[in-house]
Amino acid sequence: MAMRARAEFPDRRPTIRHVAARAGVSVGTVSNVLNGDTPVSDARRTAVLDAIAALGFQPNSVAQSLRRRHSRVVGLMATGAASAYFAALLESFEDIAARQGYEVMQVLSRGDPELETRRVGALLARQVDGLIMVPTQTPERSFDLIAAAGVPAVMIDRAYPDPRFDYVTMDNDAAMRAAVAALAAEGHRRLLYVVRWPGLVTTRARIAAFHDAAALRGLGAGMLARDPADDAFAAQLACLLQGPERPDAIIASNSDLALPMLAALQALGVGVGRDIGVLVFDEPIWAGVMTPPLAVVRHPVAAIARSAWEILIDRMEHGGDERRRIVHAAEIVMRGSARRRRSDTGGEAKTAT
Amino acid sequence: MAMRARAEFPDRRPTIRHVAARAGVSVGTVSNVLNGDTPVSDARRTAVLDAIAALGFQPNSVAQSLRRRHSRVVGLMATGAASAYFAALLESFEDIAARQGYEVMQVLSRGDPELETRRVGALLARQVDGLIMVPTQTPERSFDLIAAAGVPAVMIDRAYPDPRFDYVTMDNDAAMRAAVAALAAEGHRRLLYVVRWPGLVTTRARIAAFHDAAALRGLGAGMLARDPADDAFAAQLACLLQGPERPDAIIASNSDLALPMLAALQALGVGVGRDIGVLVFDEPIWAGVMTPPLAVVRHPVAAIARSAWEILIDRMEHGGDERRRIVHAAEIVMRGSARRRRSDTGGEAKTAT
DNA sequence: GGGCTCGCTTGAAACGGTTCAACCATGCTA
DNA sequence: TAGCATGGTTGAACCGTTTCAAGCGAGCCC
Repeated sequence: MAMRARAEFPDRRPTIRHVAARAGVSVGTVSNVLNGDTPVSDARRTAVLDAIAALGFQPNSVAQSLRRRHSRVVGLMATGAASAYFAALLESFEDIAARQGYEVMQVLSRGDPELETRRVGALLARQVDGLIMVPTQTPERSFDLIAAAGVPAVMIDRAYPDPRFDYVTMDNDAAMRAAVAALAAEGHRRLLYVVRWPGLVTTRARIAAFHDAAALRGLGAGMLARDPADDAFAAQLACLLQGPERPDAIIASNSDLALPMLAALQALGVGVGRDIGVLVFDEPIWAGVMTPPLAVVRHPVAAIARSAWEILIDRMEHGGDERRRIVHAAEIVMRGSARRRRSDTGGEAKTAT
Repeated sequence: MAMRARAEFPDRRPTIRHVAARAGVSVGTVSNVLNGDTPVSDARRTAVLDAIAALGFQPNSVAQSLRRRHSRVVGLMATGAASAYFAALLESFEDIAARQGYEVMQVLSRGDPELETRRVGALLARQVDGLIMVPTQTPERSFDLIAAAGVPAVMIDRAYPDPRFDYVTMDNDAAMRAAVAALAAEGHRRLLYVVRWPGLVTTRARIAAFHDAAALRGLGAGMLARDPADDAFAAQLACLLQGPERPDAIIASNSDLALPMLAALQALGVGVGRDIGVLVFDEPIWAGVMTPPLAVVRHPVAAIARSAWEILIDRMEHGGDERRRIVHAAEIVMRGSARRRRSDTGGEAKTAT
């Protein structure tokens, strides 16, 4: 049958006109049976349906998009796909979108604002109906583009204060305070916060909360901001760990950072959960299999994806106009890596922030 | 300026006709300066360019696609995004595609053939120029759809013998033989192969190679095929490990399986790299931070992505016609988890298959 | 029987670009 | 001076849909 169609319309897929011709009706009628709004007599309807089946006709969505003036494609702009966090995000979106008849087009900025505006431009040119985006550190030009095109957009994860868009993020301030509290409860007195991108708004909020919470409790608070891929990283970490103000617990700002950091610790012969406590932001899938298991502050990624989609679909389909700002709570999962002594490796304790 | 454009064309982005009017030329001329094929006088060219800048005009790609009869969008059909393997794949593709002016539209089948054909249909309706796909176990209907549409496609990872498409995969047979050899060299005598999806072509190749290689060396070869999310999994694993033919090394068929398996082992109190050797297919990012570090057979994902793209672009742009089949070698990375005795946790040995 | 409504059908005009035949000055050649 | 190639320019047709005004026949009411 497929062969049949190819033979009849060499090198071209059948169009609505072929269907109309074969069914002996006008193109308008075919469109009507396809879209089911205007009534069509049963005789013609079945004739059309038969022709469609015989030809293997499938409507061309790009023509539809052009005429209908919307594409049912949403753009997803992330900074990278490899991290477990973004992969989970993409997966959530693809699922929800597919169920509602949308396609998702994913593009990556790799954290580069210039690349970001280029890729956003491409998405806009493709007439996406909406945009979900994890902004880079300086997203102004991209924001202007989006606003000029008048495309609904919701920003996730990093909330820059821009009144033109919706935001859904996690509560970084509360999460960090809870993290500090949990560590303090465990008996840790001197904390070190290791961060990869100190300039990110999310990170800035965490840094502020970290120092504030530590001060409130009279804990020591140090910080190391450095690319772990950098050679100097391990050296600086070693230096801090052997210095006079030796920290007894480390908070890592995300799971991508955690991996090289743990490697460095291992190379230094510093035992996690024995010589030092470790708590990391995000929940990498491998957190549970480590020995000792890794304590984490669990990023509410599924909830964020769901809220972002809800807001976007509302704006796309009903054109809501007030801007929303949603904040989800993270959850501290205490495990062996953050304990004061090596004692246990087992059970976990949870605390909602 | 953005505001300006919005005001002049309320609720509508500027089109090529607006540009033409403003520059005092015909639409054909605007198109010519945009596409640079036909010569345009300098005076008009700058007039057009000025108008474009003033209006913030950007060509509508869906109109372009309709007229040009190609979209410069490629579809990427995977079975899931969460696994490190697919995330890496997506990231590689997005990078290469963006550089060459393509957009990628990703859809997920979740391993379900029915969902796969629906999603492939959506991609085809959107007039993708090409398709890169990790097929499900029974992809026939999807294959027919793709072939009928006449869209170039390259299948990766799982090579079903279908002459209509190109394939790029890893050499599962050689990889498994090398794995068995490496384990044997380490002194292991009874091997257990734990697999999640025994029906996959890739897995079938591995299973055959596993039994064959073990037999050739006179090693014991057992197999456990079971969903690790299933309760029975841990019980069956325990049973095998305590039985009379107690294996002294396990090969896990992929990293998603490895995680729950390691957890089960831990719960059983069986020490990895001490009581039992473990080697896993794929290289999860966390392989290095485990104690002991995880021995893996490294999946050549970047190489696969690159080859697949090369083939696809060739077919899309030059319409090559002979089908190709590319096989990349995996690499065994020996580490502590697969050692016979707990001895070392450090250095790694590599063996190309 | 005339006028209406009602259900169905049609054909043409968009949508926003690209492409191409035709045209128009020039300047060059014979 | 006619003939002709050449560089620029234009306008209309086209891509494959949807949408909508207009038409049409049948049935109904007065």
